[in-house]
Amino acid sequence: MRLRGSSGDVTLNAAQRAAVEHGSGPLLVLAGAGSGKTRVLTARVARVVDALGVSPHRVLAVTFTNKAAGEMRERIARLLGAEPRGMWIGTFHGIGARMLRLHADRVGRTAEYTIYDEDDTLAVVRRLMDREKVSVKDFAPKAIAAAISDAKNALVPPPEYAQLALTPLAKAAASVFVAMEPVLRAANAVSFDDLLVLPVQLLREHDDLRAHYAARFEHLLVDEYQDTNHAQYEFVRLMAGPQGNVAVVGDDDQSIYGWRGADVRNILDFERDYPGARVVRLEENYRSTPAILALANVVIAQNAERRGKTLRATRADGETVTLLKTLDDRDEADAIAEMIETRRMNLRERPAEFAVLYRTNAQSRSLEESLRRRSIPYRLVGAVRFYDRREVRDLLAWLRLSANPADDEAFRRAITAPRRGIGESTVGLLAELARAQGVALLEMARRAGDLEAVRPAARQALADVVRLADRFRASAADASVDRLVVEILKATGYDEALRAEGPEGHDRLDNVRAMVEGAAETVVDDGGELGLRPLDHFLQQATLVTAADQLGPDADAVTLMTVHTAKGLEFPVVFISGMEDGLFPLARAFDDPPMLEEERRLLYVGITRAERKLVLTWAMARRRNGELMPGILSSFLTPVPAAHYAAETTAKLRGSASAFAYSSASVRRPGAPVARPAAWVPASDEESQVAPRYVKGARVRHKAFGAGTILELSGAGRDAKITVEFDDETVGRKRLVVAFAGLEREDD
DNA sequence: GAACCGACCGTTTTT
DNA sequence: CGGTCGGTTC
Repeated sequence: MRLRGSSGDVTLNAAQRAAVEHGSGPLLVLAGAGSGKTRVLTARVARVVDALGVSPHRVLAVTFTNKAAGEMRERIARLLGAEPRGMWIGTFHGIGARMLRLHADRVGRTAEYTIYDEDDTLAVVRRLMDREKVSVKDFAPKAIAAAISDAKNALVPPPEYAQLALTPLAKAAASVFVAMEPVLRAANAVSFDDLLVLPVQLLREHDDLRAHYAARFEHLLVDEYQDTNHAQYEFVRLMAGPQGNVAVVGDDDQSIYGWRGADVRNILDFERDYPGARVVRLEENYRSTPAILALANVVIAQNAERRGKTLRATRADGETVTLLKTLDDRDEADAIAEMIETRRMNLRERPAEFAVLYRTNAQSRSLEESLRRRSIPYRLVGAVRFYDRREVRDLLAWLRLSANPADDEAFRRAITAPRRGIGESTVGLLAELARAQGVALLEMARRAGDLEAVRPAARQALADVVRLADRFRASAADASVDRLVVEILKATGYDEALRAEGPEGHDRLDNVRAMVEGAAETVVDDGGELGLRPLDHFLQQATLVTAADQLGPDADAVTLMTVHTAKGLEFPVVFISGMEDGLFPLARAFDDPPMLEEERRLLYVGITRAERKLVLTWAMARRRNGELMPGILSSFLTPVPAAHYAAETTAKLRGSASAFAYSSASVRRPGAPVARPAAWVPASDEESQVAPRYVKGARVRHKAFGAGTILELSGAGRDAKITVEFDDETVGRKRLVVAFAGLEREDD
């Protein structure tokens, strides 16, 4: 099959063609890694528009990242030979945000509402914990925020959640959750999750909207369907309406966001949810060599919960997969850097052809050091988002306050950028009064002019803030965003404050300049129909960009990132580092089979990123929290037959003392007390199967705290933690790491 | 009110 | 080891 477009001709295999040419009714495309699903998705959209004559206006395509959305838009434009005007292509969050702008009044907001990011939401949670008398000592604010987020993604409203709450944590979260909604509404703000929840609420509660959207969007397409959560699932169902022209593409083997509420059942149960659905499997892989695919298939075959699918290679054979055993994390990083260097020299591979993947962001540090030492250019994706930098957030706070005067979180931040003598006590007083009078902080600051309780100096400072905010708000109406940022820098004295900080402030000023440039490039692309200001677009984009979105084709550099952010990408040469039990898979997945399977899928995602060469590395010891911990090969790899890879060791490891001596003796910090044998909890899967030494209710003795009773156990192996209620009331309850606590059984 | 310092803490992945 | 939080000091 061919579609027009000078450079956009597409050839398809039989299965791909079946998916593209499927007419109306639900369609599920089970697309293995590298099987050309983006090609199918874009070709299908092009065909719907081109051959079936459907207006682009009637097509809705949802992706996981902004980058994927951008690519899809571009490829569709190429296939059609024209920009698909009126088509909605975006992420769930982006499309939700857009719907909310259009119908903000129905959820108690205005079109200029602010999207609170994770930090803003966490700050709200902290404040509400304080108000609701939930101690941050009993529950981590993050845990409360996560519980609320889970509830939202499951579409459980606050009152219902409060009723269902059984555990102490859930009860605490419920009181914060219930108090949170009015706070967000008053600030004309929504949380990240609300971008999914509120559109669903709109569709459920307003017949006219549901009818409108179901009628408008004749065709829906959803990418990465395996990663949808309940709210997203419901959104798709409601938008599709009764005709159900939904085409979803996904791969249950690549479902890696369960921890964020994604529900694999959405893809497993598609045919049940959309009766009469056509299912197409794409199993021909165009990306990787047979050796890489063979390993991927062996690894994923260990999972029980899957639809079952085997990737078939179409590429010719290539290099073998390497499994490299290293001494420690430094040796591992050095070996990777050296291999990159060697391949650059001998095979003329460019830095951009390499990616180094890892399970946790913390692993990037040693890799960066080794690459830098060898002057190999690299780019680190995702660790610190540009928009999370202090100086950028400070300026964003002023921009947000200009766009939405009710944004209390922005107010709290703006008044400190730069510092102007308004402290906690003043803001606390202001917040109390604002709540009593039912107004925003900025409005309360306006009224603070004649407040006796506020010190004259603070009163003056507040007046300054109000004056500045009013001025910026006026400018925001017509000035471009970059000009507004420059005005803010000057008028608030923030640039001067940064200059006064010395060399560090200089770096920050560079970032500020980059932000001004970025703001200058903000275009109101398809926002014309929404009648939004460039400022609102810029702010929304600033909070919705993600790590993967920052990836430009710009620099010729080695890419460093987590396996999660690598999803959807591909590289000629891929390293996956840290293949050890406790790290990949993470220790906390050991005793949780579904979690362990998700970890394995994550490894599968990592392996299938590689086009022609894959190197897996692991270290016999690794620094964790400053302490050297022994490691063993990941139990994901031990069942893999040796024929699937070439096992190698680094020169440094070969030159060192025997592995056993290294891992058992020199691992301890010099000078640290020699732990008793019992304290060294085995790290291996096998060894942790032995009967647990500690059980709930058992009596134990601690050197310093005395005797006590075990209340709770968590984690496994080296990460095992234990909560003990000590008899001595001045000691009370303690949470200890078993490996280091030096506990004894009292009856021993 | 804000800067500074030391103790502690905790460690996954991110739209 | 690195970042955050709480207390102390100016």
